[in-house]
Amino acid sequence: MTSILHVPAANQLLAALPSVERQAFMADCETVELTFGEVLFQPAETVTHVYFPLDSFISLIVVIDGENRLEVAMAGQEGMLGTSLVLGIEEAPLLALVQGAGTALRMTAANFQQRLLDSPVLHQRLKRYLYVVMHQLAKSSACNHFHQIEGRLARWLLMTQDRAGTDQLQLTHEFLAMMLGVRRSGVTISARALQTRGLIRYHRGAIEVLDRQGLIEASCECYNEDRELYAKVLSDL
Amino acid sequence: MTSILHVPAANQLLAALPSVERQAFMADCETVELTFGEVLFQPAETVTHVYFPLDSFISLIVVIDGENRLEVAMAGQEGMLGTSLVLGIEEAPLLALVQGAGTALRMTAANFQQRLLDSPVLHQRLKRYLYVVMHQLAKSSACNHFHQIEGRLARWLLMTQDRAGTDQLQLTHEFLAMMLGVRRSGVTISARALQTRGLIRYHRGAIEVLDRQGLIEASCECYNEDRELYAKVLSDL
DNA sequence: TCATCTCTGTGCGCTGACGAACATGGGGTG
DNA sequence: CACCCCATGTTCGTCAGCGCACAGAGATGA
Repeated sequence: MTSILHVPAANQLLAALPSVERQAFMADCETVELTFGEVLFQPAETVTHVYFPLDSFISLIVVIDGENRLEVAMAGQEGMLGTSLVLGIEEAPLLALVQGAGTALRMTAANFQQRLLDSPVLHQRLKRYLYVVMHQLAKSSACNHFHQIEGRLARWLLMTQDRAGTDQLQLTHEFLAMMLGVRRSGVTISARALQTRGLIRYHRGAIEVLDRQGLIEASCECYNEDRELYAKVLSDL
Repeated sequence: MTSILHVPAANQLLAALPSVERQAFMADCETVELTFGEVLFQPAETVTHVYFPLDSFISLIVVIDGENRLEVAMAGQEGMLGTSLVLGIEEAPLLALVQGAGTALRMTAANFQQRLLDSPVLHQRLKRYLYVVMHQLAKSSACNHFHQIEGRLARWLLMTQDRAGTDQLQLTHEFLAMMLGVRRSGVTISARALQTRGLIRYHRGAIEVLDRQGLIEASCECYNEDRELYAKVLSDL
């Protein structure tokens, strides 16, 4: 399917580094295959590796009251996993669940800490990324509180599409319900509404985005704001 | 009211520093009086100063859809304002509103950046604080989503009491409604319930905590979890 | 003392989402 | 081919919280 000269998707946090530093960094990484449903971090567990997704992506999930779950962030080729190590903390705060199978670059925590010391450019860039994540966390707190399911579902599908890099998403309503922290049948109702309007089409665990622009209009404004923030803080440098 | 030998409340982030560093740091600070309702940062505005509250405290608020508001964090003598500068970002992500009048130490952004370079101990401690805030942001996202008003109100009162250092809080239901992102009359109902159970007493803009332990039991578990996290990450060092 | 303003109490109908349950039907397995 | 599982469709009653509106009561100021 891919061309013979296929260049593996690059991680955006690393792509912008000066060539020398990037190659030094990547020399310390190994490439790993992540499978759907794999748990990379458990809350309060020690972080042994950081991950830079290439074509995989990972959900960061809060577990509350022992049963309720809510996705609060997502990391794909635009981000990384293990941000707490940027702050020098070796503990994972959240559940990290592989939501899109694929490859990622991985480095040990110790090597990563050393790389941060060696490369101010990298360090600076990752601090900016951390700022973006923090800001998004705060805003999505309000989004989850005030916005209703349909808009949040549309936003979530768009975010996933961006990271999966395809219109075809492998997702059940059940899974979406867990991500959004709502009932399964609540997702069904909203998904049907989006399908009726011709924005998506779905069938037994597969969702296809038909009208991306329409979906953006159906989503809450948070989607655009998130992208603008990322672009503003991480475009240059 | 205070004794002649009154020692001003110390800021916990600074209190644990080695004496030499602390004094050097504080020499660069000025003491400022913060008044209720004062806005220290507007979202997207440049951060000119960082603040270390002594007996004042500040709410960090997300404004969404131009009208809805939701408090996502609070900073008192246990924390600081202007955390984005710890990451080297000179932009404030959130609305910072003085919620408890009092004093704070203040330092210019430029001096602060220099101090971080000069004092690894300070830097390390502030990164730990940042980790706590991030973790709390993520969890309160779920709290705001799943927990109901009464538990959240109780939690909020406790957090405020901790930072105000008194049982007497100056708060209207209207204000509480804004913090929690709910209707004013929703707060009235929950507040009455807490009062009926003898946990608090209130009257026209003044709330008194009568039974702190009972209030903790009425609050969602998030209150205890927040405190434990702070203690775990910032107690030592 | 009176007028006014602010804070709180309370009522109404409404809606979004809940929890639980059952129906349907496509797909994969044996 | 038969079977079963699993994803989705749908319903029912319930509930928390909404938006709005108004009433009463304490505070404030003229």
